[in-house]
Amino acid sequence: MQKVSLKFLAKELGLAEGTVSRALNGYSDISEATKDRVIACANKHNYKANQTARSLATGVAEAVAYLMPANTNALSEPFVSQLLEGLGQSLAKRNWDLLVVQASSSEDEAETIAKLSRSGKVSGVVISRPYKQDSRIELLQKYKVPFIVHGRSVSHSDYAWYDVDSQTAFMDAVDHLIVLGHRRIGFIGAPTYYHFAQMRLDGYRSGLISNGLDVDESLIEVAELSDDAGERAAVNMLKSPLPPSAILCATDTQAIGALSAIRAQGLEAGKDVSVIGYDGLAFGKHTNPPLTTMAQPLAHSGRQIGDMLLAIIDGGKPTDFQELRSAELVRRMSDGPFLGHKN
Amino acid sequence: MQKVSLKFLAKELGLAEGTVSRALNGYSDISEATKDRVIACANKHNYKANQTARSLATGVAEAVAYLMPANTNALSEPFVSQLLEGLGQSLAKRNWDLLVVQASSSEDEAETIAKLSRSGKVSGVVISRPYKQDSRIELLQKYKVPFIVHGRSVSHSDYAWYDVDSQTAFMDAVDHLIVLGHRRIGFIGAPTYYHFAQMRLDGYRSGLISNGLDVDESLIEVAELSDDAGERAAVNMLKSPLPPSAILCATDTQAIGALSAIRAQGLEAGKDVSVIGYDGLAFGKHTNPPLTTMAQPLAHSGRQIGDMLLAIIDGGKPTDFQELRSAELVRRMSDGPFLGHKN
DNA sequence: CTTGATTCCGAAAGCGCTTTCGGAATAGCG
DNA sequence: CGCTATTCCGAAAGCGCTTTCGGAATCAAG
Repeated sequence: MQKVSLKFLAKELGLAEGTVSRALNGYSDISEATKDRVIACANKHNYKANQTARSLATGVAEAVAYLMPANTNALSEPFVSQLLEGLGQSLAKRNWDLLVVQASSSEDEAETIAKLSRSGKVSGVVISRPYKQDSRIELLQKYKVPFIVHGRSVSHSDYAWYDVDSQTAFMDAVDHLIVLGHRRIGFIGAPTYYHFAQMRLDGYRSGLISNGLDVDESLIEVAELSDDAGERAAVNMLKSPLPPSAILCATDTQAIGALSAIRAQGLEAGKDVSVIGYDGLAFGKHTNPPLTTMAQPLAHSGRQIGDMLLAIIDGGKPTDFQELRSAELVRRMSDGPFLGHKN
Repeated sequence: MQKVSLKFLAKELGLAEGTVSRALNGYSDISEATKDRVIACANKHNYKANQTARSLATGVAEAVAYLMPANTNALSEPFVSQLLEGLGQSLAKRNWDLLVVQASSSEDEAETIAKLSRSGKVSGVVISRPYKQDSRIELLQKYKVPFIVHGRSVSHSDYAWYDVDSQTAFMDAVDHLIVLGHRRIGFIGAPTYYHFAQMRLDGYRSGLISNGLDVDESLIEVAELSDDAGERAAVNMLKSPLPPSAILCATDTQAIGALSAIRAQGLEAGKDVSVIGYDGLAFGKHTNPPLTTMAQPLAHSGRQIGDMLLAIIDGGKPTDFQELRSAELVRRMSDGPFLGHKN
């Protein structure tokens, strides 16, 4: 199996390397006849251009990087893999590649981005779950790397992003619970350095306020993005003197932890305590009880993000690519009407 | 922000490009003094070597590819992301990158591999869930690409692999159920072009036989790797005249589908019908009831696979890297003693 | 001092491809 | 038939880095 390079093809065909290259790349200054001849020969020898050399010569990497969120855990990862899959599909249309990079720490993240931008391995980057104030975004801007963020930071006017309006989603969720008769509604949030966490909390708050209710700070817990943390937070909330009759969770992962906590107290989610999550993860169908959730359009978001990034790499103005989708309530079994106070 | 290349550094330092390069790469024929000088200057200007050029010059890609399994679905993907994470960690030790590639169809898969091997973008490949007879493996061997497979095909003597002994795991699971008093044990398997599916089926069969039981083919269903398919299969099985008192499932994903089916029949999993899955996915803790499963050591398998692949790329003999781990029973609530026939 | 060994660095080739430029061959036109 | 316009291709430079090779400078030893 000898290596079949451009040089090899050129020799085989009696043409110059450059000619073969241009033929393969469809330049118009090559006659159809020789194009056909070249392509036939290339196929015959199963020629694949060396991407590395190609990248070096053209200066375009034909690949983009996805920066894995640092604190993932097994339960929240459907999120990551679905995104990855969509991204891959989008890139595949151009035959581009997807690099998945992880930064161990968050300082490391800066280093990683710096390297990524200089190393020439990728021509674009996507990041997820931005912080309120995200140094990664600043870095990416400084280095002038085309990028798109999945989510938004606080000041999100000058870059490209794709996000779901979770603030409105939480207002809707509150409305829904209030219609069901709930008045004491708890909230299990995420660390507010994540901007999405802040927005969801804000949504929760304005939901209450717009319904004429007060915000009871004792009904607000902050938890990490894991089922266990969600469970602990729910336990705390439930053992308070005046426990909520409904709990909103910033993520499905936390919500299923809350479900456990409720069961552990001998209560029944969906009857004694309503729980609503956010994300719309598929396994919510199988929790006990099945989890009611604000579902974001996860399915094609990866593809959408990929397409947007590509457009930016092609020279599109990043600010032209800001897309806000909305989430919708998927009612399963973990919410229900307020049935009076249990304790 | 001007581009800082080797040439730039060389000019800045009054040295030749080659000298700077060797200094940065720690060659011994450069004096410590100038090494320090060079490194200081590189840091000052935040120099990052262009990986593309480097790869082209050295001939090594400093990246490996993970070939995404074609038919993933949201529920089985924790599997993928955990693997990815481990792989990433392993590669990070060398500062290598991880390429995630997807092939849409399976013919496309061959094409993808061919391209991958010639394109020079990666110096190794990992694939998952091999078929009994896997053309990807043959291709990889033909092209002499270092690779490792996560799983095994039928003839797995001449390449590197990392697998979990699911055959034994299913024998153990059968033993466990028999100890619990079950005699009619059903099996929901996966399509047997997957070799793992065959091995699990074999394990189920020999488990029965070694316990002196007959294999009742009517108690064996084949389903795709999804919760819905698992549910359908379980429904079929349950409505048979002589339904099983316990069901073994080839994957956790199918098992949680089976759980749904059981509930839908008005039966209780763990009492009326025992269910045992395989994989040990984290969300099994949250199903209704929590899923008993044969857990594979998913946590660090990615890292292990990465390390093995790296060793092979370094020139290790692939056949020296074949590792078989074992799964272990994680009892949750979906299994229980045989309580007599319900119908 | 001279010689041979050492240390350290510069020069240059090359990795496999792309792309510009110019020139040979052909065609078009008067 | 001569001239310009076109078509098609070869030659060569270059992408940013690595690495071999040889030579200048330094050093030790005779």
